[in-house]
Amino acid sequence: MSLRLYDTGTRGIRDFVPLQAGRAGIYVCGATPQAAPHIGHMRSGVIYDLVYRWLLASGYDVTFVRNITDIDDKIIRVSAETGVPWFAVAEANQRVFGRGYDALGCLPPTIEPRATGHVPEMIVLMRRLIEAGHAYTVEGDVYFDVASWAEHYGALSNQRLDNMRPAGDTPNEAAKRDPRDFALWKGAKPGEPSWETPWGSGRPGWHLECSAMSTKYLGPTFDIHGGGVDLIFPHHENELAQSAAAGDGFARYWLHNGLLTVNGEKMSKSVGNVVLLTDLLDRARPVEVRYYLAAAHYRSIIDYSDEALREAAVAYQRVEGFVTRAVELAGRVEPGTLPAPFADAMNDDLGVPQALAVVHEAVREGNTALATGDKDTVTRTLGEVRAMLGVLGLDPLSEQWEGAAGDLRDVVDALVSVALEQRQAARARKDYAAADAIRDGLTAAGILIEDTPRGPRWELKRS
RNA sequence: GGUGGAGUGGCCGAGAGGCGAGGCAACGGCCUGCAAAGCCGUGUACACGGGUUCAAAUCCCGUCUCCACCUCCA
Repeated sequence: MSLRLYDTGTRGIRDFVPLQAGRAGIYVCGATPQAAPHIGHMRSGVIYDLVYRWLLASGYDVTFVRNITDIDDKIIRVSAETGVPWFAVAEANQRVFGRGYDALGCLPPTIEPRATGHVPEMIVLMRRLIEAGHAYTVEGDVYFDVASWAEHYGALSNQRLDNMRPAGDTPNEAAKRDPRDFALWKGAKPGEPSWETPWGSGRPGWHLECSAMSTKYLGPTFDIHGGGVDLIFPHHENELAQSAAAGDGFARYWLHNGLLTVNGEKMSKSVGNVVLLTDLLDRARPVEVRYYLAAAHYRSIIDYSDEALREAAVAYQRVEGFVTRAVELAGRVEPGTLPAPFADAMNDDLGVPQALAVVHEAVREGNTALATGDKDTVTRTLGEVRAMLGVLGLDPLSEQWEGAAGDLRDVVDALVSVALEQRQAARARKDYAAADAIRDGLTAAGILIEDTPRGPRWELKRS
């Protein structure tokens, strides 16, 4: 089976056939860095990282573009409220986003373009639209003329122009030809950042940058465009309108991830239920947070709770525990081949839940082999599990996650070994009170002891 | 009003006509000096009411509830 994806544009599952054989281009709407990232942003980051990794694992030469919209109304507002320059607000928050993506093991995109670095490309696109009769200038603003594109406008979000409300994206509403026209470019206001254009100075509207940047790096027609479902309208609809009206083919597949809710409601500042990435990292290790965010299907809504996060962490620890114990028996087995059911699950519109079921089944087989000392089976299952976890960015032995215990591991091991020798001696003379006292002492220090057929072993206590 | 999605066992969370995804929790067992870890076993779950079918969580009709989007959004 080869990859099939749910395409919002056609509202159905389609075989993924890239524009060029062996290559895939994907553009994802990333952050508008006006504040620190919340878990919804990070879910999106992890989901498109999974898409990226699966395309890579499938042998594609992938160009992965994740943009940064580093100028918008909110950034300007934060700047005005705090007195911090707009570019410093964007830069500081962008760094926090970047650290968040890194912490969760997201591979760096091929390129992470910024809106403000692509004003020339935006000017070219606006000129094309004006010349084609799909955009007009008025009072220093540039608007997209939806009436000139009425046949197509609404195609992505499956809505009719008649049902749409006014855009309301400018103080100059009255100047528009149609209240549903949206701003490509906003004329300069006093005290706001601006860039020069043939139509006067100003700044980008919200949607123009994504059309300009996606086609710059991926071409006028490209494979996949992704983002949250909340972006379907107006953002993606408007991107599509701009680019298609200018004559570009634009995205061939539209992917949209489900949102993350808290107590059944979308996070928002007005409801006051925003959960930040830092809140999660207080409660679980980064790799566990990644498991949590990756485990549900990308199109389903997940409702955040501390309990759900904890369950995910324990589930991951089960897998991780197998890998650790398997290495102790079989050595550091390199990732092997992916089991076919795993690949089938991933190919079926990124069926991560089913793929994780395959992981857990392999872990169970491996654990059974571990109990009987069946080294061949342990070796095989460890290779399979590492390969599967690698695709998901969850391999405990990968560079990203290994060494999380830190440089002190050898020191702790030496110290614990001394205590364990004492305990083994006590057990040998059946002085269980002494043996248990040693174990209790280690437990209190955060060291868990397990007696195995091959002798005692220890682990750091989790959560 | 328009558009889209959802309701699955104590919990999380897949599936989309027949064979009980997977995980967490619980209970019983095996193993263990006792534990831990692991393994084995234990559940008559599909919002409600009808219908189609040999067979429905899955298809059809109707109803209820919830969520998202309809120009701030990931």
